[in-house]
Amino acid sequence: MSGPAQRRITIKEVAEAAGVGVATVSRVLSGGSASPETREKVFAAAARLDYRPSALGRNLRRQRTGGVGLLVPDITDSFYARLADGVLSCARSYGEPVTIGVTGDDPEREAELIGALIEQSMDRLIAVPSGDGDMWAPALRAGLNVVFADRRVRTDVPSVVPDDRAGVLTAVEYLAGLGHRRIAFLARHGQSQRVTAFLSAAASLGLPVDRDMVVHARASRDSAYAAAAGLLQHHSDVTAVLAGGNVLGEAAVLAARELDVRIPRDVSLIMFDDVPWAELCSPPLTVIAQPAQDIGYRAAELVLRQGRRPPAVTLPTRLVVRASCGPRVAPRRSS
Amino acid sequence: MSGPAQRRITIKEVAEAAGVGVATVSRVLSGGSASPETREKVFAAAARLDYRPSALGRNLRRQRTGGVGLLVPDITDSFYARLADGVLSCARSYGEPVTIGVTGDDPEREAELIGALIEQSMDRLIAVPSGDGDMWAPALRAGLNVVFADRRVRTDVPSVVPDDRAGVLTAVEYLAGLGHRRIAFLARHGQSQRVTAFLSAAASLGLPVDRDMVVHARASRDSAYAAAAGLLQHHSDVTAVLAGGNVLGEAAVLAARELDVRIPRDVSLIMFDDVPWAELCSPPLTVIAQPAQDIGYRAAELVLRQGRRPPAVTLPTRLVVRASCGPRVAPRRSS
DNA sequence: AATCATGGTGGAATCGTTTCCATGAGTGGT
DNA sequence: ACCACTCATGGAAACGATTCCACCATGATT
Repeated sequence: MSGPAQRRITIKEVAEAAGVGVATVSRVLSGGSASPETREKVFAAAARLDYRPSALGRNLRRQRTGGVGLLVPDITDSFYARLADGVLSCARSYGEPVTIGVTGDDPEREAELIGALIEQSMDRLIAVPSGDGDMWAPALRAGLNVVFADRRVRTDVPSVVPDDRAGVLTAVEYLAGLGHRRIAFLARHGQSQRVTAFLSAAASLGLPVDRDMVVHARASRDSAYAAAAGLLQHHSDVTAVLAGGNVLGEAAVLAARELDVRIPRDVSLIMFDDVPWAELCSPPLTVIAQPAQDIGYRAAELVLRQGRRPPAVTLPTRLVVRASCGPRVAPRRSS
Repeated sequence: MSGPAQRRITIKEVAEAAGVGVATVSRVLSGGSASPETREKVFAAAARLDYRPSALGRNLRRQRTGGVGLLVPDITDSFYARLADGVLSCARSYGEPVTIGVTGDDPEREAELIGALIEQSMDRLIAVPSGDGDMWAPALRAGLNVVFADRRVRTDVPSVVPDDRAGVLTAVEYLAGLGHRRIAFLARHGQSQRVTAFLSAAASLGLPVDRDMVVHARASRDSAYAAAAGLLQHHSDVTAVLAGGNVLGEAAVLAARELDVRIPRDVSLIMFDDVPWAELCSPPLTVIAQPAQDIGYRAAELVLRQGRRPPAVTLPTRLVVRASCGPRVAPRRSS
């Protein structure tokens, strides 16, 4: 089983072994000035004892915890997993550990997790915010260094987000170019950015803008499926749908199969977020690819780099056309 | 921008505000005994000042960091993401933060991350181990409380793993039942458990066991694709393949498409790990489902619960038949 | 030769908490 | 009336690092 759990060795013992004072050891090990010979003695002693400075002691003294917190709605969602991978990758190059929490898109849980984080004296946080911007006031006041990723809910907090407006516009233009006029947007709650982009894109292309062409779902798979099925059933006039995320897209193809709506013959589908299975799907899905990993990486850079912080960075999306969109045919018959 | 970053209030100030000593505050807040009236005063003061005890101070004194570390090969892989979700979910119910690191299946990076973790005074760790068991000796000696997940590389460390043996056996039996005799196993390096299970299953069913019926790949998508393509190209006699994980499975269907090998007409495919896209795939994939989330949850339970720790728990897998397996036909012609 | 500047060095304070121990008050038994 | 015992309480010591500051030796300057 576990060994005798030897006590961890402290700076004091290193000092003793090297025949110097603790202050000197600390100075040498953090790159301060010292005579070459003491430096040598200290390094030798530290190496011989396999000394690892305790982050606890350091942080307590320094009044700040290294490391960054990361809050995502659902680590199981490929998009957030890739985003997390990006921040992990950046944080690793800074040698900073990252503590992760999943909010389930629930503002209450989010607040809870923020509390836990500041209890750990974490002073840097990357978050995909769930609620509206107001609930962040206390955290900000507590001195937390926040960067938003994927969603921008406050203008006074740096954020890195995909270019929703351009992405939506590209998608809608593409569909309109194929002759579609009744295009629906399957959105997750909170995607107001994309919804307004969708409405204005439709308007600018002379398409009929109709408030109930946008259908909302909560973040869960079940809710997404219900919304997709509802859309496909009750709006037999729509000939194309734009899904606001990969779980919405998945729900849409599942619902379409169940309802015997063929893609792309009966309706065309574009999904936000390129995931590995989009190509494996039948039919392969045309998508708006988002740089999820970059978003995470850049957000981590923003929060880890001390310097000036640009208020917002927007990363481009890209249309990847596969086989889920076709020319508009006659509207489906009402079911 | 960020506020004046008000200094965090300490136990000392609470003590002063409540008119008691710090020891009393600490005792009351951690549920120790105290007279009802002092208790009341302390709670009132703490609430009024919005006091949050510093985890740093506590942990330094207690000589142990709350929270658990989690090491996975790749958070982007659905299986590990679900596993992580399981530990996150369990840790949340204990109120413990979890610090995550991705090893990329590289023992060197793994060792690095372990070092960083013990520098943080983390004493509890859940790991999907990358290398062999030997490299864990130092960590164990350092008093680290380790639980392995998904892979068992040492018998002296508690671990929770899927039932590889039964899963492989079920798959091979199912394929054999369809008439297949030349069955290949597409494995990731390190899946020795499954490889031996595969060989013994083949033997017990009277199938020809042939060492080069198992093909190895590294963890990357590219390596997986190369291995899958190589298998499909050079072994025209195999009529069924078992993929050891979801990225191997994905690679197999991609390679099959590229090489114009039809599934299941030309070769049958079973994939380890049920992922959402398995159903969306064309054809829908027959899989061996693994309880990824449960694995994570149970591992977290093991590491968080103080009590006795069973040396190993094995979780059942389940065959989910969809449409990627068919009866054996004449072997494909050599390409 | 006396003084000043310089630069290496170590003692001690500090960070915020828990916990040991001493103290004092109150109670019940003899 | 005294002792023994319980119980609430607060002062102070730890935990392991960083960092201020005082100290000393050495070399340079007047």
